[in-house]
Amino acid sequence: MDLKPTESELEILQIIWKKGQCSVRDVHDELAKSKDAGYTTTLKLMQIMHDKGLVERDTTSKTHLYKALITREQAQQGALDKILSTVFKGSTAELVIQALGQHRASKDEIDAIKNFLDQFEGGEK
Amino acid sequence: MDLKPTESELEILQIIWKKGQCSVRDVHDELAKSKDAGYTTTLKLMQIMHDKGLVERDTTSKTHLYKALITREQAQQGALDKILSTVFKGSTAELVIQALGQHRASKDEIDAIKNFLDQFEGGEK
DNA sequence: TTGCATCTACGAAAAATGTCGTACATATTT
DNA sequence: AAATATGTACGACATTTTTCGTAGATGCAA
Repeated sequence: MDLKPTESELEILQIIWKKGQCSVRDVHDELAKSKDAGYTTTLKLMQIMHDKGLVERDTTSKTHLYKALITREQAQQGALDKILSTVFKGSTAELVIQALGQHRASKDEIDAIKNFLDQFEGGEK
Repeated sequence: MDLKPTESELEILQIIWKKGQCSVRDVHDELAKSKDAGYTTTLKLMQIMHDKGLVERDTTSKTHLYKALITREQAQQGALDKILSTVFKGSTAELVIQALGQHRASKDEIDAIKNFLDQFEGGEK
């Protein structure tokens, strides 16, 4: 099992994660807002995702319903691991600082992160 | 100008960033430690990178010397932007927390991040 | 200067991804 | 029931990315 979604598959997963469960039509309509590909393209992609084991589907009715078999967290972790090794020399701290530096986080976000840091500071080392 | 390196190009850029300036041979030898591709493959890739404007090269001597034209920071930012939009719903805080949660940062790293946060907390909102 | 190692150039194939058309089945509407 | 709309299946093609072989130039050692 590969478990590493491609770029397009990730776009589709995003929609499935948001809606929880959806038909090809659901996904395609949502996708159409930002992209411009045919319906059968989306269908085919979702079939491939099914072959790969990224999604499961309920085929009892004519319109099949898809659910994600990979969680958003898993995909997030995979994406982080990849860029950590390819551009951040494995340094989490560098990644975090770079992320915070550019994308002006709001005060709330900053506080959330601080709390998070405090929370497991005592834990080790 | 595209400025968005592919996966393989990123592997090569990493090496160039580390060494500062290198020949195809330099890159290929380093690459060979983790990968298994022919010399001309590396050469071709680097030539393509040159066409794309990702690197510049000095061709005065027989062995050409390559330098990066894109900084590691730029590539980092590009990578972050991409995964922010594809898997993190645009939430920097979520990204940071996920990054810190998994990869046990050391106390020093945590402190570095805290300092960083403090430093620009006063600045806005 | 002959032979060998090392280099670049570059076309072409392989592999991975993304796109679409067509065929055909099943609903829904009139 | 016929026409229309909507759905799946799937082969084939397009594009992008990666890999490699071959040719020819240049440097170097015997």
